[in-house]
Amino acid sequence: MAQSRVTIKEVAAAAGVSTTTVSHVLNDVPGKRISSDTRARVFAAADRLGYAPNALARSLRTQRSNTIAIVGDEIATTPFAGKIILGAQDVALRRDSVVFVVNTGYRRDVEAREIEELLRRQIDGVLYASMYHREVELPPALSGLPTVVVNASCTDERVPWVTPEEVAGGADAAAVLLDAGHRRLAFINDVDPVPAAIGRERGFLRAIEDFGPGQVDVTVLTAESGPEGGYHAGLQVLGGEGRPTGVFCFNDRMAMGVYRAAYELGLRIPTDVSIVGFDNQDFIADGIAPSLTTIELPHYEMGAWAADRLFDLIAANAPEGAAPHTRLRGPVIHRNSVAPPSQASSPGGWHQPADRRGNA
Amino acid sequence: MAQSRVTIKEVAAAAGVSTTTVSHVLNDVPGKRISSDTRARVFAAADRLGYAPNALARSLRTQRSNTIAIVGDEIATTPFAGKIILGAQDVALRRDSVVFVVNTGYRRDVEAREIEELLRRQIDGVLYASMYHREVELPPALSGLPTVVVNASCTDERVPWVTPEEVAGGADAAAVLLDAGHRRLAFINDVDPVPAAIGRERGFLRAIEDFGPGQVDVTVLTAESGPEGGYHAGLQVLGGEGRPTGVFCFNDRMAMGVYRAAYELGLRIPTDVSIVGFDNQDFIADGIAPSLTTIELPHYEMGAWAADRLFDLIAANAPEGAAPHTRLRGPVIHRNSVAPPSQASSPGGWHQPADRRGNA
DNA sequence: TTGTAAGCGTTATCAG
DNA sequence: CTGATAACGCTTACAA
Repeated sequence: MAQSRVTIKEVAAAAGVSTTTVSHVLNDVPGKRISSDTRARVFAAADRLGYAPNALARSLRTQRSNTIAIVGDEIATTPFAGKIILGAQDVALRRDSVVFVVNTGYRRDVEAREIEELLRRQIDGVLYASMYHREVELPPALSGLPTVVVNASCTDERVPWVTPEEVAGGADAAAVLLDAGHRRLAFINDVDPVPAAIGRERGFLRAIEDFGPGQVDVTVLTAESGPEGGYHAGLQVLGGEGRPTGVFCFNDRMAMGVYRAAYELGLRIPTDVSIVGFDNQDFIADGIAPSLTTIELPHYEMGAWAADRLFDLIAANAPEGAAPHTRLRGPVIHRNSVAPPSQASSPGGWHQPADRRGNA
Repeated sequence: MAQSRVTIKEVAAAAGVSTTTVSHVLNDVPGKRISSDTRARVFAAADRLGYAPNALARSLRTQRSNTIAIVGDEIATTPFAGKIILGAQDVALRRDSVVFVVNTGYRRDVEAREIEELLRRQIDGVLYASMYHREVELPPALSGLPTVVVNASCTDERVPWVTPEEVAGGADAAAVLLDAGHRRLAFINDVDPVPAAIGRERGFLRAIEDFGPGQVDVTVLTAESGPEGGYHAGLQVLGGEGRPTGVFCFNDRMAMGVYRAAYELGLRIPTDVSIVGFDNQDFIADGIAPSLTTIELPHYEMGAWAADRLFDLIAANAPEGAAPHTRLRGPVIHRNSVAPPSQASSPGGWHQPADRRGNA
């Protein structure tokens, strides 16, 4: 009941000045010279009454709501989305702003309805987020409103966007394996030719090439991007002769499947085969055994970067120059799935495949 | 730039009536009789101009913002939180409301700052969410504001809350195993005596008791609530004589560890041992092999229930009667980790433990 | 150095 | 049936 009760009028009365003066001192309006005496009285009164300006009234007057929204296709349903929100929220708070969150579930009608509601509330801008790295098209309702795209690029070249630096990520994965001494590598990529798949493969192969021509054996194969896909690809790539000693997986979930394949083939990780994942997905990368070395996706950073850029946009009412597009690099998370290739990693040294045990 | 541009004034002018009339017809104010002619003219004008009322102005006048907030300790960083948000958002949209999301990260200062910002914006109410089932104390700043606690109970008996129905969940888990024919069971519980641990154990044991005294062998042991804890407990409980044929795990992550233990002991799931998890955690329950039979937590439903209750509270300015507290039951998700106990599940039928293979 | 008054875009009261 | 007018709580020319 007792919400933002006390108003500027009451403060003014208590301090024995006009509301104008209260506004001036509380907002520290430049160019206004106010006696330190009244200034003190105002502060005292405001303090004593526990005054907090009504943001709606202020926004109505100033045409700035100090409110942004993050709208995404699955912004509330994926494990990564939370970190984008967090990054955005942290910078928003620094600007005394607060953030609406809208999950559209890929339904354009819901999206339209929600954006409508947001616009009525005079939000200052929007962070348009995608669950996975792709190219998005902004809904028409957003045109004219400061907008930054997160974890995706945008068909409209004028709007700023930020994505992970996939190529560098792929290169980092290669480096981890190469540094550990591996020379027979495989990359189990996503069958879908999404930007992440394309970028990671390019980076991975380029790093190998840069390492020295003919130095490294590399196989690239593709599969569905889940544990099941990883499992089958793992069976395939690890089951044959001249199997790789280091495997880079498109994501941690596929790596999970490769783990299973390795176990069933009687191969130990990392002794017999080293694995590198991608995403650093909670509960997976740190939950499977051995814990997975992987490349983290910079979700928090993307959220923060995008929010910063958004506030810039909001402040400078005019879009100045070309929209900045950025790719952020995630760190390598070193865990226990990578080791130097073992001496005995020739076929003769293999363990008995697990699925043969019963028949032995 | 072209935001919520057109105002009620312009509509009035276009329709040749006063703003009052426009407001009356657009809001369908009861008790006002307006000729269907002007009514039509107003609608037409509003339509043609694409008029959408400014929510801030309206809120300022009506003292209702049609805006709620969901503030939680880790509302943005856990895989479940998203579903709470989703449930809340869906019912909010039905009330033309939109939701702020605030993640406090357990920091009371951040919480206070954010709530301050929210109150200034005249939010109508708050969903106070916890990441895990516990008892929370509301921050003082929230007193007086309609509030519903989600996924936790509350020290203040006057505030409504909703939690999962842990006891029923435990009983459901027992039923799954019992129905499949298992008579030697184990429950690997969380060492922390949190409400979830207490409730699930009670339900599990009660169901077993109800099944018939002396009918079922049951062991309860505890461990850290992650994969590592599950692994060690799994080794312990599955490694000895008279091992259980059905294991219920406090959560899916622990079940993950038990899977690993089973594999290392040469036990197949579900042939040699059946496993039931809890949480139905994305990417785990459906990602491990075999996929895990588990009890789902009703996060979406809790979010939706809480939001519904919140809007009730907001509408009925006075708290009527005792605050309703509810426990919601999650469904059993049947997958592939449960089967009838095999005939040959005596020690003699075991496979060679995997960790002995190397020495064989 | 401070105050008056207009205005942000609505809705509510009351009169015509 | 319809329309002035005040008010919601604040900021900001402009005056004093």
